[in-house]
Amino acid sequence: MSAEARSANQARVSIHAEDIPVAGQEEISPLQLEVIELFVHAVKVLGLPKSVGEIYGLLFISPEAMPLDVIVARLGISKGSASQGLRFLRNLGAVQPFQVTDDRREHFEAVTELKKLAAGFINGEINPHLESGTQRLEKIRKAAVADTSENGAFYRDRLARLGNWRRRGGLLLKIVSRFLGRTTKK
Amino acid sequence: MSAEARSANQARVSIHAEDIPVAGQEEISPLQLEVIELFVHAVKVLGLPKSVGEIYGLLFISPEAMPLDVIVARLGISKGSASQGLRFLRNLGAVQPFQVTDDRREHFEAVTELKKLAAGFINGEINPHLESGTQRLEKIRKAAVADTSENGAFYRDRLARLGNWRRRGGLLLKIVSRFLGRTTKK
DNA sequence: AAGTTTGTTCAAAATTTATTGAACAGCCTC
DNA sequence: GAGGCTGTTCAATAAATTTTGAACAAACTT
Repeated sequence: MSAEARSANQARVSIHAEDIPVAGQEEISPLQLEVIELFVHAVKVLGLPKSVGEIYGLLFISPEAMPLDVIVARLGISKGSASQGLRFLRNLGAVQPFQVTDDRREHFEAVTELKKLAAGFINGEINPHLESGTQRLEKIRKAAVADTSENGAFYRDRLARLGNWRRRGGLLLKIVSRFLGRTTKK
Repeated sequence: MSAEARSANQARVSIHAEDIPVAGQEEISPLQLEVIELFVHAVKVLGLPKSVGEIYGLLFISPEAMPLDVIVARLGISKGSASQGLRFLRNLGAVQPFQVTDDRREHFEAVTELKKLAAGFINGEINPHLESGTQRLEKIRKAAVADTSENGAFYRDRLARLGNWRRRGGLLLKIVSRFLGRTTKK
């Protein structure tokens, strides 16, 4: 994969010998690559795009923070992907942006506390769905109380069960947060 | 959506007036439709195809069990989708097949105990990924102990953190199972 | 054993989702 | 204020996933 990786998508600044890696523009090591692939698999399981896994993985396994254009160069992905991926990760709190003196570019580092990652994912990805689901369910329930067909009682029973699931799901998220929040005991 | 739904995909048995609903082939009610849509959303969040949500939703909100061809007719999906979706749900334990006397067709009913559903999902969808991830991680770790570059120590630190995540993830799954297994207390 | 019913498989088509890259906006510098 | 960075947006394209439906297999019926 990633055949001709370093295709900067700005107009090039007139340099010959264009395929010799620019000094200071390190390549990712084989070990880093494996870790990145590990993250790509993981985010796929969570239903997120590959690029998000690549970006987070790169930052996770890189000793120095880096700005968008370096991420683009190292991973060989487009500026668009990198920008969107970073926005997503920032919104989730999985990545910390900050300024470096004498550099206008925003630099990023991976947030590596499991608690923070889980909290961000729960708030950003799970809770919104849970809440919209809760609303939908409430609407259906209202319709069901008026249902006098022979199935009405059955429907109400099933909807009650669904409500029960939702309640337990909510409780579970709290338990998960609490568990992940504590600093390894037992 | 679902414009001309009931297109049986076997050779038709020569009946005229072909668009009048066959007696005994009930349509899904508006309430049922809403519940099915709720499930479609839910399974999307879990990263599963729409058809799986439709099938499980239909069975969940139907008072009687039903065989594959009825599912196909009611939902207006293809036999192929229904077959694959049912296999998936059966493998997860989300659906119970059984025989009805005087009917050669296998009938299905929804399994509605949250504990069973969660256990099936954890075993079928989460654990395999966790395990393959664990193996990958172990391999990378072995490579890292041999790494004498200036980054070696950093890599080992990060890999240790990953190992910690994985351990806590495993514990968490057990906690989840235990929590969902008990019959509503507190 | 010829035909029917039930259900599976899998290549092709349709749909959904992610990625690219050109256009552009804002900000800084000279 | 012209020009260079830095980063965002979004329509077009590419890639991945899901669905379809025809072919088939197995099991039953007559």
